[in-house]
Amino acid sequence: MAEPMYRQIAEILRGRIESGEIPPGAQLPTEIELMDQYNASRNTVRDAIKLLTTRGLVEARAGQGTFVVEKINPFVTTLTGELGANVNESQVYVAEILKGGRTPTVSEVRVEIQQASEVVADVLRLEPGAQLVSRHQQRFIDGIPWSMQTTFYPMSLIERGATKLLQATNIHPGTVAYLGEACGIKQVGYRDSIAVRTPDENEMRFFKLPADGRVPVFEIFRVGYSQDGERFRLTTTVYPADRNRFLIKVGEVPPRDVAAE
Amino acid sequence: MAEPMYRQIAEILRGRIESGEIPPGAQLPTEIELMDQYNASRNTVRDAIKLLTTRGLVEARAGQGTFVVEKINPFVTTLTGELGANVNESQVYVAEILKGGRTPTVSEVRVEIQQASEVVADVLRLEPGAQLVSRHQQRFIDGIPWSMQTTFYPMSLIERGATKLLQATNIHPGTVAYLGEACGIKQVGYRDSIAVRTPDENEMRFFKLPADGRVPVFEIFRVGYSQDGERFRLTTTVYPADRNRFLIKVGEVPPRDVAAE
DNA sequence: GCAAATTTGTTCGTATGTATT
DNA sequence: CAATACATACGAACAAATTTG
Repeated sequence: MAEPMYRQIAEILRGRIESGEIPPGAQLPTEIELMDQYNASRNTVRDAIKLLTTRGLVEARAGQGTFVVEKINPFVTTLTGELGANVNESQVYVAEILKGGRTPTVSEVRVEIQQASEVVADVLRLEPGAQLVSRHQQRFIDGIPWSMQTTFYPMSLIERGATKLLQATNIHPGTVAYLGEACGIKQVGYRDSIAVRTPDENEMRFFKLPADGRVPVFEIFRVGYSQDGERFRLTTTVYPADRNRFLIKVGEVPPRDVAAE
Repeated sequence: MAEPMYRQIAEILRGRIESGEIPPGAQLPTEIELMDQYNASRNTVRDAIKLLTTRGLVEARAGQGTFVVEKINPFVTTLTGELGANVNESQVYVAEILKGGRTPTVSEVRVEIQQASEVVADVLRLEPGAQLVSRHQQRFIDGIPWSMQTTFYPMSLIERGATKLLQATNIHPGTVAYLGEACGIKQVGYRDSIAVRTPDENEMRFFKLPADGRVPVFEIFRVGYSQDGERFRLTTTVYPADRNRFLIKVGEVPPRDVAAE
């Protein structure tokens, strides 16, 4: 009796799922049936199911039953892309998605003028409270919420001529290219920082994530560097961890063909 | 009454935590106290706390109380490193860690001969069931379990002269460099694939993760390519998501100084 | 080192609400 | 509307872990 009963039941069910006895998409026995099968109270059975839910193995639907979750064919994003001022990051990912036979869409751009928070000011080497332009966009693949992105630009870029940053529309052919034209800033490099955390309320709502916060999100910070070594933008993108994967290519890498690994 | 009571209580507690009223490391009111404060049964209070636990906000310790979790100063790993056969990936990360004033240690190497699973065979372009050498190692920082790594090499590399791959010790100055010497394979590129998933039992034990699986792990697949475009290794590394972060540098990026962002 | 007090963990029973078919 | 299945909520008892005296 080392292990509490609800964990034993969870383990047995996990075995039945992983062995394929209860395949993805199939319904588990109802709580009443499990009470009989394992001679436990309904609360204990529910504790077992909750454990499997937190682990992402099953999903309960009120009025229907509890079902084994089906693996999602993940969206793949390549983080080591082209640098040049001539390429739009948006275009790169759009091309990548279209290649996979999926359809990307994006929301309108929401532009705001903000004071730099401590974190943003620190990353962009500004005074806390410095004026910023933030451009926010939501992105979908096949209608499924895919990512939320916000880019912060120092207000000084506007003064240096990049007035279109204030436009609440997409900037063609790309914001990075536009900055090159408008004020001579060329992106010669960027640094990404990848972490995983639990979603906030906003993100849970947008991505339709379960309220218990069991699905984490990727948070990727991208800092862009100009030819002068200046940090001219900070882009933060959030992706739900249950349907995204990232690729990094270093050196000479043959093109990816199928859905390798 | 749109929101159930246990969520309302959880929301209130979240507010008290995020406002700083209950700072990181501090103890929440006991379950009995919360019963009084919010006029709910103990089970309802416990449901509220469970929600915050799944979200990673608090942590309950039997016999002590429930505490606000303290943020961990994360380990940072750079994924875009040096390629050359002259550099050991292990050395790179060791240097990076030492620079942060931390102490890395590694376990012995466990060497096994295995048949390629379907996934591994697919990635390395081998027949399923082909013979493989797997080299497994566990790594720690300041004594904390940090990552588990397994690298798979096609057995053909042994026949081509890389017999040291069978040695159950670290290969100096590095396995990639050794493959260059022993059979002329130079790594000209690699591809990483990053995903997040729930840990298996092994990983939960090694990383001392909570049994409910609320802390996910990063899983990074790295495929190495030789000068002939051959996929000569597959390295899979698993890191707990609650104490790791990854960096990617593209183009010209100034060196990182402090603990930026 | 032991015993008591405190606090969370597990398990049961029961009742009622809500979502779906 | 009825039946089914999960969701919420209360009460109660005992177990296990930890701290304190």
